[in-house]
Amino acid sequence: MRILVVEDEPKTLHAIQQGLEENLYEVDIAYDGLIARQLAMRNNYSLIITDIIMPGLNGFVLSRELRQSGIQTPILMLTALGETEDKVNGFDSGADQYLVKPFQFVELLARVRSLTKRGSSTLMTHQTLKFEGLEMNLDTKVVTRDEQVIELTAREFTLLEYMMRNQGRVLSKVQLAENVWDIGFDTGTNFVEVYINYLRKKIDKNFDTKLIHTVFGMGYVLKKE
Amino acid sequence: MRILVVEDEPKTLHAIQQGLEENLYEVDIAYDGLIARQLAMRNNYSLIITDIIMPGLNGFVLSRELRQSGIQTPILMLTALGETEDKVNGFDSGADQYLVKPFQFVELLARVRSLTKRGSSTLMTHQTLKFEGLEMNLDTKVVTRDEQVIELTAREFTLLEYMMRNQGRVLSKVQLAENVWDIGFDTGTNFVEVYINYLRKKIDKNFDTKLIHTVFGMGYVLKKE
DNA sequence: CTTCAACTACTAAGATTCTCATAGTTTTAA
DNA sequence: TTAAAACTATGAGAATCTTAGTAGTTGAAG
Repeated sequence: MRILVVEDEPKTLHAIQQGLEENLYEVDIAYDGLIARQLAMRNNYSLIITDIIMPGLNGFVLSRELRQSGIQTPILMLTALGETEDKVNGFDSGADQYLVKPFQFVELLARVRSLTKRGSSTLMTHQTLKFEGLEMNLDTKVVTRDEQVIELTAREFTLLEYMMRNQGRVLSKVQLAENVWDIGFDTGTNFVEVYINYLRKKIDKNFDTKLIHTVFGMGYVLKKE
Repeated sequence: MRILVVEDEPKTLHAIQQGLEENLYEVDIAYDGLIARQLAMRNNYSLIITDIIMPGLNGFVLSRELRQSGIQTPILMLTALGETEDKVNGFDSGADQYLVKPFQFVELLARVRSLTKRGSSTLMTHQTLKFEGLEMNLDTKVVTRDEQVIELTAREFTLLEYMMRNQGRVLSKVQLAENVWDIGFDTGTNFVEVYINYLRKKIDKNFDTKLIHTVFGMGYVLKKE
């Protein structure tokens, strides 16, 4: 099982290489996109792991060119948080999966395993949560409402994700504190309210139908009207 | 098994009450220190859980007065992060344990169980890490070097704790990132270095012997000289 | 001994998270 | 119906966390 890793940051590159080798994969490395392309065209890799921002040839272009050359090798693209615009573009380039940095190595391994399994390689597993025009891509961390990209911070994302997974259910503040903040219970401050407020500004403010509703004395719900 | 809970914040109070009752404890409550004192003197509680900042009579005074009246009931004191000075005082007041807010309810339960066990009630289980005049109290989160109190942020505390637990061992940046930040590996930024720098300013700067050492190309160690 | 590359220290700025105080809203009860 | 109590919204600010850039250090190679 041979994997090509493309990454210009030497330490990251070697960390990935070492980790993969410890897990008994054969690893080739490339510091830039041009060399990566040559290698990928010549060899028969089971998987290509590539960064987006690189000298020579960026991950998107690399990905696209390989696909155009008829190379079907699964591609796992590494992206940094905050490169949101880029991410959206990325999906057209033929990458099979995304992984947002920073990540746990086990997470990378899991993706590698799933992508190198025969048959599942063409499965584009973009796990998303959807609700009334609101869409969360859990792989790329991109959130949109009616195609419009919404920038969320990490905490806001986690909060919205929890509400999406429990859409229609009234969630108490204690429940939210426990599941989003990992905080036992009421600290005396109103941080949940504050964050609900943040979310509303980003998700509901510029739209006619509001999705986040207050249930007085009970908590909050994500629902249509 | 009867417990007295003293807390002026109604929601927190009721959360604790409810949680304890669900776990089959009998619970009395008090909104302020004066009432708490009366109750505590009259009844024979297995445990008193009290906040520090309260109207009427604060947790320290309450604790001290009860002890002076010969009441030996174990006391679990709830404190908010950042009340460091107070915490140090607290130990003289006769409280048996501290719990820093915010906390998980299971943690509270664990303390309650341990304090209500006969025999262990007088056990002051102040778990501390020590190394060359440096002392970390894991219950109160108070850090001192040569008796001098050092204020650390949550992240700094976690980092120092990890280094204390691995004193003498060289810890790579990847290792620190994994264990302190829960980040898989190198993100390309130098946050570990920055935090080592923060720690050094607080822990080593004003002292002759330095405890944090750099091992070039390897990482950092906590050791004497 | 010098030079270079790799690594680390330090500073500063920016983003995020959380707290606090105040204003507004809803419910309850007189 | 009105007042009080309980609950929620919101703005502002402080603390913390993170990134980025530059300066400084170390070790290795010539």
